[in-house]
Amino acid sequence: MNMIQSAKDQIVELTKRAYAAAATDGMLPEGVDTPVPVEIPKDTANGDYTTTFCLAAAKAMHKSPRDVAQALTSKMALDGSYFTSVEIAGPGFLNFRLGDKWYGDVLAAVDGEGAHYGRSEGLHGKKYMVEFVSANPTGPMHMGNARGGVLGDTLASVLDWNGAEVWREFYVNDAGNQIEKFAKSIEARYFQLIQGEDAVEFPEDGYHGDDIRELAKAFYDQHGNSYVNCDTEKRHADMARFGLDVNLPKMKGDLRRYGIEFDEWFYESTLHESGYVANTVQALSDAGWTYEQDGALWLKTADIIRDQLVKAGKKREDVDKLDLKDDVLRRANGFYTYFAADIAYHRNKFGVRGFDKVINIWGADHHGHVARLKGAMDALGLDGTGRLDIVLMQLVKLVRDGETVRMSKRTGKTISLSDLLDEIPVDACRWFFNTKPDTQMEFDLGLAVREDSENPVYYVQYAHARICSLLKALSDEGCAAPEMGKVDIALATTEQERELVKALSRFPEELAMAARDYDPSYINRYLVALAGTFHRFYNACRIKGEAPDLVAVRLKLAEATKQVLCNGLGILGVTAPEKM
RNA sequence: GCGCCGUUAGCUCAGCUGGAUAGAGCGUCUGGCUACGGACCAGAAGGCCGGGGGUUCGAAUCCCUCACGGCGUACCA
Repeated sequence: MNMIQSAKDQIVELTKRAYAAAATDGMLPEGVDTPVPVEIPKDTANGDYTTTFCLAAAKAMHKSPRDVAQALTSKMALDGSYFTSVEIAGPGFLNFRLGDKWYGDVLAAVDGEGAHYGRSEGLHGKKYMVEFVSANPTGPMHMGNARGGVLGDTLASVLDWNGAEVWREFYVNDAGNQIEKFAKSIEARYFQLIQGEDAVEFPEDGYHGDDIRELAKAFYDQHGNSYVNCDTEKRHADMARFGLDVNLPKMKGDLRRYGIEFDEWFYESTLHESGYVANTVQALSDAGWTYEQDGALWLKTADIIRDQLVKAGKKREDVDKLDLKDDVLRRANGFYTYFAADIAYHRNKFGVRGFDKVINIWGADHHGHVARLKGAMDALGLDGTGRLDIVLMQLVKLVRDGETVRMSKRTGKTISLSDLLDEIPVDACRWFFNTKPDTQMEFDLGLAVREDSENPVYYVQYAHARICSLLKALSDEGCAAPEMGKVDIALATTEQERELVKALSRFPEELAMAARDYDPSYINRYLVALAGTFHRFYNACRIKGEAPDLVAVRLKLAEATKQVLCNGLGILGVTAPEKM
C-alpha cells in the first residue's frame, strides 16, 4: 500500500473541508478552487507533511497567506486522521505532524506485503515493450551497450512493479549494409590468411577488430580453401551466417552473465523475408506519404514532422523555418533502407503484436531519428507520438589515467562488455550504470576496476548483511521478530526509528516516479538513503538487552528494512548478500 | 548554420509537478564501541546552482540571451 499517497490524500481532503467550513462561516470568500499541493519538507522541524495551499490561494481570496492559514487551522478537524497537529509556519505553510497510526500502518504494510511491498497497479492492464541493447551483431558489445542493458532491464522491472505487463526485446540487425560489410571484412581476412596480409586489401569501411580475424580463422579452420573459388554472393552469405552464429550466442552469454534475459530476440531479416517491409512501404505509399525521385522512393518526413510540431502547439511560421529533410525508404538499387525496416519493425510492435506502449533505449547519437520514427508511426495511423517513447542515453565517456579513451569498433581497441565483466563485479556494474539516462557519464577505468568501497553499492549491501546478521544473532538467543499484532509502534519514539519508518514508506512512491520518468536511478538513490537511515537507527537504538516490547518493535523495524532493501536491490539486479 | 542533450561542493552526481537554511556518496579534517558486523556512526570544512536579463509573494527549477562541452544534420546502420 502507498502510505504516502494515503497521507497526502488525507491532507487534501482535510484542507478542502477546512476551507469549505471557513467559507460557510464567512471567514474566507467562497468559490476558490485552487488545487492543494502536498509536499514533504526537507527539515522535519517543518512537520512531516506540508501544504502551500494558503500561499497559492491567497491572491484569489484577496487575503494574506497567513490570514488564510489562520482561518483554515481554526476549522481543521484532525480527529480520525493520520495527523496529530497542524501549525502555521513561515509565510503561510501549513505543517502537519503524523501520529502513531500512520507509522503502525506503514510497518504493517511492509510486513503484510513482504516481497511484494512496493508493487502497485498504476499501469495495470498495459502491455509494454522495452527494446534495448539491440547491439550490432557484427562485433563485441561496448560500454554504451553496457549502460543501455542495465537501463533497459531495470526500467522493465520498474514497469513490472508498477503493474504493467512487460516484454523485453533485442532487435537483431542481421540484414542490410552492415552485414554486407561484416561479410566483406571476414572475407578479406580469410583471403589474407591464405594469400598473405599484403596480398589482399582490407576494405576501408570494414570492421578492423581482432574479432574479425578470429572469425576468419575459425571459418578457415572449418572450411579450408573451399571458399576461394566460390560464388561471391554465396561466400558473403555463408560468412555472415557463420559470423552471426558465433557472435549471437556470445552476446547472449555475456548478457546473461550480466543478469539480462530477453523474452525475444527479434531478427530484422524476418521482416524482409516475409515481405513485411515491402508491405509497410506500400502502406505508406497508399496513404500518400511517399514520392519517387532520382529512382528512389522517399518518405515525406519533413511534412510529417511539421504536422507533428504544429499539432504539438508550435507556430506554423517557426516550423516552416526548420531545416528538415525527407528520407529514402527504397534505394535506386531496389534495396530497402534501414529506416524502412525500422518502420516495419515498429509497425509490427504496435499493429501485429498489439503493445500499448513501446519504449526504446537508444544512444543519444540516434536522437535525429526519434521524430521521424514517431512520425512514420503517425503516418501509419499508429499514434507514434503518444505510444512510442524513446529514452535517449548519453554515451559513456571512457577515461583512463585522466585521458579519454575513444570507443570505436573499428580501431579494435575498445573495451567490450565482457572485458568489463572480467574486471568489475556484476553488482558494481549494474549499480554504476543505472544512472539518469540523459546525463553524460564518465567511466574511469582505473577507478572502476578497483573493488574498494568507492561504490555505494557496498554501503547498501552492507546494511542488508548487517540486518541478516543481527536477526540471526537474536534468533539464536530465541528472540525472533514477532508477529505484527504484537508490535506496539508507540514504543518507537526516537527520531531514528521514526525516520526509518518514513524511509520505508517512500519505496512505492519512488518506484512510481521511476516509472513516470523512465529513470530507474531513483531506486539507487532511495536505497542509499534507506541504508543510511538504517545505519543511523542501528547506531542509536540498541536491541539486545532492551525491554521485550522494545526489542519486538525494533526487530520488526530491522526486518522490514531488510525486506525493502531486498526488494529494491532485486529490481536493480544486484544481489542482497547475507554475509560480506 | 539549424536541431537535441548537458553545465550544481575538490571528484561523481541528486534536487519530485517553482517553496522554508541547495543535498548525498567519495576525498579532506576532528571525534566515537571490553556491547547486536568499524565496509558503520557523530561532527567540521568545502557553493555568485556556467554568465546576464525577465516572469512572481518566492527561481537551481519556468521564459529569453550568451558562453562552454557532447551529439546529430547519409540512397550508413
